[in-house]
Amino acid sequence: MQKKLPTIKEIANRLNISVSTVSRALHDHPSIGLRTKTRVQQLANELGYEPNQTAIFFKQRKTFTIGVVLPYLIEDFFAGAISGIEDVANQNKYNVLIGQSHDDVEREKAIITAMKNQRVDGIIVSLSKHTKNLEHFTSLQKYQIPVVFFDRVPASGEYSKVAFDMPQGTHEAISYLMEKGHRRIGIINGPKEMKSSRERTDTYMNVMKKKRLKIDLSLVAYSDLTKEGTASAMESLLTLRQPPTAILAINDYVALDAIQYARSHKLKNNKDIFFVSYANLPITNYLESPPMASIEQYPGKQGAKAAEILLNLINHEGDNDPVHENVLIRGELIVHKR
Amino acid sequence: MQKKLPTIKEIANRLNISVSTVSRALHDHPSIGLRTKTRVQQLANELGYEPNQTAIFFKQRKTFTIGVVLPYLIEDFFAGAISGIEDVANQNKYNVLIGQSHDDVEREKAIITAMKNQRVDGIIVSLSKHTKNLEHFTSLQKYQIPVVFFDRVPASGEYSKVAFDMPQGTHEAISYLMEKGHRRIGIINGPKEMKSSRERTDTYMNVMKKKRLKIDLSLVAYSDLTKEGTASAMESLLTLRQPPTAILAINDYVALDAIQYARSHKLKNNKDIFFVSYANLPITNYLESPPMASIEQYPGKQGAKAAEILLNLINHEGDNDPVHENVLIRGELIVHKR
DNA sequence: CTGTTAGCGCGTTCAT
DNA sequence: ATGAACGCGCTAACAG
Repeated sequence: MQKKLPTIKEIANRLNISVSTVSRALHDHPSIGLRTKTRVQQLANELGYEPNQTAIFFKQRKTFTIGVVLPYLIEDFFAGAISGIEDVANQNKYNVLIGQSHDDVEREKAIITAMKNQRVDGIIVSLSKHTKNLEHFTSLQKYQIPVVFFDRVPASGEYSKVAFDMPQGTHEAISYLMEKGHRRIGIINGPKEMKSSRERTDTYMNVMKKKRLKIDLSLVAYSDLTKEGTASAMESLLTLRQPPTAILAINDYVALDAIQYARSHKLKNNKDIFFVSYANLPITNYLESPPMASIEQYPGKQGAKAAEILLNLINHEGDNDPVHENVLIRGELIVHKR
Repeated sequence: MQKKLPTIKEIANRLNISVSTVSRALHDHPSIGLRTKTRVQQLANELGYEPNQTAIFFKQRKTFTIGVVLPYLIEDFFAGAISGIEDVANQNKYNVLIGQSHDDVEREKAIITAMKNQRVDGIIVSLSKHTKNLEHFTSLQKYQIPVVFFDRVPASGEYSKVAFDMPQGTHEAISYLMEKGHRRIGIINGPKEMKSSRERTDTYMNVMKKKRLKIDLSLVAYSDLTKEGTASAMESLLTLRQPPTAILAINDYVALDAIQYARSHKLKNNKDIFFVSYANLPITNYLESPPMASIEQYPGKQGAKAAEILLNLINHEGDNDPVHENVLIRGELIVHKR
């Protein structure tokens, strides 16, 4: 029953030659006679020989595998990112091993350890929401395992990272709203701890300053990303003496919750109030009343870029001067037709 | 620079004992003295010893890795499925290797070959749209690599599979519509080649027959899943002398296209015409005018179930009577509040 | 309780 | 042009 897979040894025995000859023949080594070469290759075909990668990995200390660690596979953004990663990896004959942290630091650590033990050649990470301590990543450096962060990247430190260009995207969004005549623009951020919240707020203030408009921090609200959190953020904005005429929301889902809230308070979207949000759900086309525009963040592109950088790092590990690329992916403002 | 990882050999040398003793100590082997055991374990900790999994995989002829091959990672359904797979695998200390076929048979084959060579312990597959010949899967059997199909499963043959229970789900949907008083119910299938189209149509006819209602095949339309295809399907339905009062659509996206079409023809959704569709997009809650109901197909559950079956198969490969489970996942009718 | 040895499959010197 | 021999790190059968 145990149909054993053929090995080079078996081929060697059958042909009464040595394993090293077989190995060479299979690799088209120049010093092998044409005759033996063809004999070997033919028998290999007949037997359906396939090299045992586990042996090769072991021997070469290289697995042609990259690990990807991210919070949730199911989220649109991450699904898009991993798709991009897999494409690039595949083109370069690399495999992709995945792990979801579920935004749990302990799981994140465990996954990293497992991947390290499995000798993946490199790792791509989008941090768990609560990861403060980066030790489990820094320790990888001494094992020569390069790491590239994307989207949820460390706030500081010498790392390779790929992330959305928040200043650029936000600038574009605000400019767009201003062109449309808006002067009081509200913001709904995610939790204050998120790097993106700070960045968004900072950019907002910079743009306002540049345009010589008064900065009013009561226009900046925070949501924990739940429907309720967004509702209370909206409440705080709409009950201002001078409520905003347009709102920039952290993502489409939050924007939709906000639109619902507005509607329930007799404010008609795209008439009484306007929204622009980040990430661009495929679904927005189907909405009767979508946000006015979304800022596409190109998850697939981010993933692909992260993979490219990682592969570069892997193939230059000899260089003892690892350059840490810090790539920003430009967002694009997509105006939704209605 | 090359910080070499500690091996059991190194530990053995430092302690002047043999590698096998170290190996046993690390594995808590009963026949090792408490004293040496602690000495070994302590040194292992100090050195930060971690077993080299590539060596273990090689030696054990087992990789604790399962491969997952599916068309597109980015589709909601598949993203959900792989998330469920990863969860189950993770709980059982298995790794997950992914590959996207992009609905291309050649890529599918290449991925399978690579996974085979890498000696994954088993494979979970959702077939590419065009896969007719299953040879690349059947050949896996002789290498003792079990395979479980899900969602896009082979129409026939002795395989383990997990799929949506189309008859049950469709029956439930139609019953619901009938309760609401509908007697002329239209169908928008996917392409005729899809197994699900046949199943849906068959179930539809069965239900109608059972309810002693006249079967009218002009009520069954097909869409290639593009907006245009759906529009022409809708046209064929709405121009019938007796157009349907409710429509069952292959999925939410198609339903949304259909709703748009209806609206552009002055038919108000959930008033003049009603829709029920399969798969349950998270977004439906945000729609002003969603389908009346969706049939949730539980992608995560399908993935998880497939993984469970696969792990069972892997751990019973000794049994020379491999039972091929054929699991149907019950759909659930989710009525959308508006 | 512990040590010795063999071997998993492959690539790679080093000989010849 | 080919072969012999070694070792990657680990486990396990066999021997004390």
